[in-house]
Amino acid sequence: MKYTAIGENHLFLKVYSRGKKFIGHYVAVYVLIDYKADKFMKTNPKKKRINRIGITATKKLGGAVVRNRVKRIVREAYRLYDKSHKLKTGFLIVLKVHDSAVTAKTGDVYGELDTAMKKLGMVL
RNA sequence: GAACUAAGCUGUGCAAUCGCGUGAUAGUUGAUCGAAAGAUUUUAUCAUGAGGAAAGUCCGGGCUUCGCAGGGCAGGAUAACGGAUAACGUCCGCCGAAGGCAACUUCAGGGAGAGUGCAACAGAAAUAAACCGCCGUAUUAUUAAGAUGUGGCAAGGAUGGAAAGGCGAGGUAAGAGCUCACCCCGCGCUCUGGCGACUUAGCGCGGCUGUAAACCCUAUCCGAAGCAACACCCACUUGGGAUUUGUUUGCCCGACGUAUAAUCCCACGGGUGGCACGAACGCAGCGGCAACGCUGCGUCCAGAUAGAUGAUUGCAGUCGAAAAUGCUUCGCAUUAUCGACCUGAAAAUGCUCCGCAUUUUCGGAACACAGAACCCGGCUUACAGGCUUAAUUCCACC
RNA sequence: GCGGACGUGGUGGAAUGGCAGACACGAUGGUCUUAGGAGCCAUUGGGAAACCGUGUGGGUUCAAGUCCCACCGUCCGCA
Repeated sequence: MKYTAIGENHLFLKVYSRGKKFIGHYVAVYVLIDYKADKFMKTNPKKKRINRIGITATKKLGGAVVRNRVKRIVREAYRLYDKSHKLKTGFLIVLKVHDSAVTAKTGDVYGELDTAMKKLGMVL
């Protein structure tokens, strides 16, 4: 399944300022209701609401190799979680990567996503 | 065998499950839009998917646009010579200088006899000259040394990074390239060798501070901007600025056309192309000392757009740590044997240490540096470990 | 992608190629006060010394914070 990514900077800022958040050890999760979800639903041929996700890794973490690697790990953890659990749809989700996630494995991030999603009430 | 020098190669592999980008094929007994053509998306299968530096952006080029008739100035870059190349500040060869026993390495390596500037402190004096000093002479005084004035000199002293060649002889009142011999350095001419830088030998002239990575001079080269360039399509029409002549590449010469009240310029969204056949790669042969070039055959090898290679394991390799086992050099102890006046010879067993090999266990993503973004040629920087080739010096043996 | 600036004591920030650390803040000690503050005075880069010190490494120069080259880091501008 393909994931629609957030590209616009103003959306990131909106989610940071207004969204519900959970700060974890490896990642910080920000969630906000997507107002354009219905619009996307019309264009989407499957006629489904979808979550748009954005993963941020700052320059502090390291070079391009490290940043790409961390983003891959976080994306893989989200993919596995989305596959095994049923999540609410029609949201903007921003995952902010912390320093400790550089040496983390997918399983660690998966466990943290579990607690985060339950706390934020995203699990159906 | 050790040390050192130079050049080059490599940059974990295989398998399973889930997943991602791109391309091809198939499916409407997948979906949406559409009258249809078709478009978007999805599913399945197959193929394919980061580097030697992809990095830094330090040079050079292709490509594209700007207005390409042309010239100059400003600005920038380079600096022995010959070649390679699309081009270069790169590379190869060679010359000179410096370093190293040597292999070899390093060098912004033109001009200070065109001009201007600068050289702190010290020192008498810093690009010209006299503090102490040496010598002649006048005056004065005296036993004498001396003191003062005047003239000559640059040998000696002290300072400094640098004080106007070095050393010896002649010469002189004292001295001085003032003269001479030898040596050093620079320039010019002729000659030997070389395409050339340069070099060999000789003759003549000269003895000049350093600094051009200070300004500068000489020679050669460079129009500017960049794929967010640029072209096309769709949507939307809004905002900002300039001007009395206007436009054009920093400026000037020059060139060209336009308008008489409006004219001109700039900017903002999305998509497609640009964009993967190229100064391409591999192999072989030929030419060249080499950089490199030519010919033939074969191959098609990433094109993302918040940015695709990952995750979970298993096996193998490598690295590190720990343990066990085996082998071995040296050392120590014990025992027996042989020989002898004495030093001794040689074997077995045990212990210790070092090294090597094998096995087991463990490990921070253990296994570096690091991720294409229009494309090439270089340079520079980062890099765990492994491998290869060539050369030099030293040691040992034959 | 293009192109520009800056790294100096604990901090800010000076310094024509010529004795490195002006000046200010801070810190420490002294003075004054019953005590504290303010004021005044002194010290303040490291090291026992030699010497080493201007982000790092080279070079030019008699001499480099300054000039040149290559790196490292920080910050800014244009699109």
